[in-house]
Amino acid sequence: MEHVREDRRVRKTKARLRQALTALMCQKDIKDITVKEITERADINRGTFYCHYRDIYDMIAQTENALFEELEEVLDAYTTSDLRAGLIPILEDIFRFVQANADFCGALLSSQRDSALFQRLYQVVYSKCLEEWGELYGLCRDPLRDYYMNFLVSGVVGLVQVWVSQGLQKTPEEMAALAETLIRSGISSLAQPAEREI
Amino acid sequence: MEHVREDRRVRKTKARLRQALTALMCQKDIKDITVKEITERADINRGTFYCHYRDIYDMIAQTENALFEELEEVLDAYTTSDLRAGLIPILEDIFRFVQANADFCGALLSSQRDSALFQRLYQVVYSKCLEEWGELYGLCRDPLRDYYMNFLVSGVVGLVQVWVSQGLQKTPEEMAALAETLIRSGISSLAQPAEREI
DNA sequence: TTGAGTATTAAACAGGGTGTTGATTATCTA
DNA sequence: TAGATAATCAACACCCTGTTTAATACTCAA
Repeated sequence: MEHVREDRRVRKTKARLRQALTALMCQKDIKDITVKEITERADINRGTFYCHYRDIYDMIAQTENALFEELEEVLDAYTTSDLRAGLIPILEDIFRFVQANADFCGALLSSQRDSALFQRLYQVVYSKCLEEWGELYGLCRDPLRDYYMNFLVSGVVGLVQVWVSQGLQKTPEEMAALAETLIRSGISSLAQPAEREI
Repeated sequence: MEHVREDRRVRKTKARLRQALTALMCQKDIKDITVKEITERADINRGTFYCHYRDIYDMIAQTENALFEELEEVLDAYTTSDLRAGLIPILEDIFRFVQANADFCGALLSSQRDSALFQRLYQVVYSKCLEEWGELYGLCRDPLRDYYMNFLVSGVVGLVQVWVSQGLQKTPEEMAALAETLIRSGISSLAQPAEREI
């Protein structure tokens, strides 16, 4: 899975394109952004764009992929017993990730939902964070499991969105604590958490 | 606010266009759908499309507007004391609305988030349903109010999404009860609900 | 430092969707 | 039925797309 480091020219080109795209995304809807616009703003030949990306949506997808690879690398470090100990640390890492990539994430998350970014974030929160944790609370065999989980995951993603749209006013640590409280008290009334068993 | 009933020809044309769009949305992403495709499938002259809509996104927006006007009409009937009595009835109406418009909503909600539909649904759940209700629980002056509310509203919208994507297996009544449980037990640990006051 | 490999450029191309127009025909409503 | 309105058809210029060519510039490893 080790990537060969890209040619310096490629890195430079992609960086400029990404910068141009991010700027344009703040101004207008993705559907109204053209390849021509991006390359002109980035001062890159239009043909070069097609050497790297099939179209704009492919470019966004690839940029997202690169970001999420980083995130997943971090989150994969968490073991089951880490999760058993509490959600705070892993939630903190997620909020820190959004903060660190605020330029790109912000453009996608703040105003428009029209990208796979939400789904990706959703997927990560689900599979890396809540799925296994939910099993600890005996939700795995519940027929309504999908509904519970979706409620909670959507809630967390929604939390990320307010946070971003309000300019990251709180720290990742505060956000993580908030999310954990909301999740736990939501779950706790449905399935008795371990510490409440007598 | 009374609308003059549209010409029968217009109604027929719009209905066919909407039908064609809905079918295409099930097959491919909105960004890949062209006006040409829609009008060919609907067997309507392409020029006629532009008599009614500026572009595809305008068409979707207008269709959504019409739907949400209906919904809001229903939900506006609820008074504060109705809400005080419980969220179940109003939540039932929301789930019934999605069910009744499953063709169009389904195409938008199931696979892709790239439309304003989510935001609209979000807005409705928020302003018509949870905002006032949250005030009853003393959340109005809480500085973290926006975060709590966003968590809950996103959770409900997420619940709608699983429901749609699983083919509306549950009844609107079951879904409403589920949503109410998740909301209430989430809120109850943050702010003491009235009935718990001694 | 050199040389082979690779990326970027510029220009041009066909192709296709867009949005608009004007004249004609069909349909509706009062 | 008559006047109004909508839909049709054909044609138009426009712009973006995606691809290709040869020439040029850059990179990295030997």
